[in-house]
Amino acid sequence: MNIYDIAEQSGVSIATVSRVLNGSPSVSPATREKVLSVMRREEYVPNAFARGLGLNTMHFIGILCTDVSDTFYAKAVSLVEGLLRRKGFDALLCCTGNSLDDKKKYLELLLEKRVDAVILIGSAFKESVDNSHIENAARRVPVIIINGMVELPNTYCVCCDEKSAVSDNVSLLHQKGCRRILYLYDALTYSGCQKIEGYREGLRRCGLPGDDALLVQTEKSIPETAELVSALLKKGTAFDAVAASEDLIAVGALKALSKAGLALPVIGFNNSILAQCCTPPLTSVDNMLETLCPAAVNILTQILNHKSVPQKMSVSARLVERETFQITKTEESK
Amino acid sequence: MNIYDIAEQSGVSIATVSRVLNGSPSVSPATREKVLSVMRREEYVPNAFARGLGLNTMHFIGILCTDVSDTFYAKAVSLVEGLLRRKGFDALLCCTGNSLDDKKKYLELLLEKRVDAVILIGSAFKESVDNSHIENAARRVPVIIINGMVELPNTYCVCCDEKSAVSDNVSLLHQKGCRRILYLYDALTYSGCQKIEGYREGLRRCGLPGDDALLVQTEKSIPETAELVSALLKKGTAFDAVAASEDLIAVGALKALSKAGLALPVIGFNNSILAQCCTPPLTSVDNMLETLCPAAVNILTQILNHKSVPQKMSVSARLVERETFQITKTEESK
DNA sequence: TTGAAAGCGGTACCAT
DNA sequence: ATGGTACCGCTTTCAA
Repeated sequence: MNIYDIAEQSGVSIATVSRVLNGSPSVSPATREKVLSVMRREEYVPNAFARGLGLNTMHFIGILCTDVSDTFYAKAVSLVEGLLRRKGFDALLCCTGNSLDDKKKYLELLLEKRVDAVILIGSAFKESVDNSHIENAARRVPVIIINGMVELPNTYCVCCDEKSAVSDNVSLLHQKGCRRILYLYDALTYSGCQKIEGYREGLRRCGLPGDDALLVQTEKSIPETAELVSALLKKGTAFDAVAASEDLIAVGALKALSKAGLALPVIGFNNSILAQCCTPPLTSVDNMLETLCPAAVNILTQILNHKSVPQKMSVSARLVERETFQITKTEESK
Repeated sequence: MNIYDIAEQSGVSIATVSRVLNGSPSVSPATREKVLSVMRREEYVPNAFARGLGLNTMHFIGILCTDVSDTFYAKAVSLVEGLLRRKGFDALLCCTGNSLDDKKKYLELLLEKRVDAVILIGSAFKESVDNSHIENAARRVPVIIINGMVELPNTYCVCCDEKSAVSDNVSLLHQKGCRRILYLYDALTYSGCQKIEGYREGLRRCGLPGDDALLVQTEKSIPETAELVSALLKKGTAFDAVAASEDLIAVGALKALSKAGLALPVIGFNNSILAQCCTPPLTSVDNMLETLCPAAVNILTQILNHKSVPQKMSVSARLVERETFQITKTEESK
């Protein structure tokens, strides 16, 4: 069933059917109703591919992230997809994993589907070594990056100021009397690096010495991080607070601490469901996805409507305090 | 840049260009190379819409779930998307929320995009009252349901046998000496009902009486479930074990129990990251997404290749025992 | 208000 | 091995 069939059965031309389809005002009510009734009777559904070919768009937006099974990305994808749909777009989801080759390949695959724009979620897409794939993509469609930073034409970044967030956390811990703050991180993405910079800045602001033994890389896994922290404790590495680049990592640390009978302040990142789930509930930095995602989608629609928008946008994070912050330190009270 | 331009610059016809594009063997190596070099030089990308129009497919698969920010759905979507991509399909993601109207609307939206098939994740799509939307969809494309059951033509279900899983859990708890097993559930989806049936069956098998006070509905939220369980305890409702339809709910119960100084066996469902995250780690039923998702994608490709496949498939669950199962019951030891 | 016809950019059949 | 051409189904311009 196509537009020709409808035209024939309605006794009008395909042009008129097309007009009815697109709600053109220049169709007489009688004609419109006649055509619509045939469409209903035949359960006609217009062919989206033909439409796409003619209009050069199917209103698809490509969403790339490394892994939707990660709670942070899942939440972002969820928000973005919902917002896009309300604006009449469909989301083509693509999870790349961490290999740069795959990221390039999948980004290209998405572009071949002629998406109207691409949204990259998570700074894992900023490769310090090679951003050619992003640059290349941005030559064809607008690229919006949520929580990542790339300075390229036709590329738009909405970020949470995670550097300041971590720096502020360090200050807060310092005010609480902490002097040796362990910082645990996993990947050196843009976001990961910003957080580390924030950690260093925070130490500097407080006049605390930087100690490389307190800046430790770990795996994004609860048991592995727990083991790592246990090993640190065993080795005698002294620290009186923990900050982490991820809730998952913070939870790992928490497990090791409680196993060792220690109750130190711990701060996570992302304010995910994990922070509510663990015991004691984890103080965590909310990186404002509820703000970033709508902002990203707005920017996207603005650009597609040829309106100019700022290329960079940054919002401050918000610390959500829970029990792990208010702990009286066991070590001190000993 | 289109096929005509490439043809002209290569000094061949569009038919030949198309053949090169599709790797047809009936092109001389010399011609092929000539055309390919022009394509490379011009950075030619074929128009996917035109292809879609001609072939009547863009190799899109629609994925519907109620909410990707839920860890269970997120994992399923992640698995399915990856598997689809490896088979050359793109995933159109659509999160519907719980309203039946939205489910209908969004399913229709997806079908209008002419997806090759639809994968429904989670039994929330089986509406006891009205499955007309699914029936309707299945008239147009194959519908694959992961962890849901609908008996309709052109509809394929891959399920985990959650009923038996819960029934077995009850038996196990009974063997451990538990006699009053609290069952907490949230939604009465297909899956939700199966689990409740399993609970009842389990009680029957063990010769335990069914007590409506022990079959309690709650919200899918940690604090709300914790509050509910605390209220039950306060009210004096006696129970010596907890089973839940969801890890999240089990965690809520766990919080209430430990707040009350009780250490009862608790069993969750989905074996999500939450089960590792909470304290003590939660024993949980793994509903085998790693098996179900590949099975679903295989069925899908089989059908699209006109091979016949069974309409129903069921796999047994697997209990992942963690500390919450081995707890010596405080109440008894009192 | 309506219709005719020219795209949009491919695929595939039929000749040669 | 290659080319000519009809066709996929819709949008849009131009005329009437």
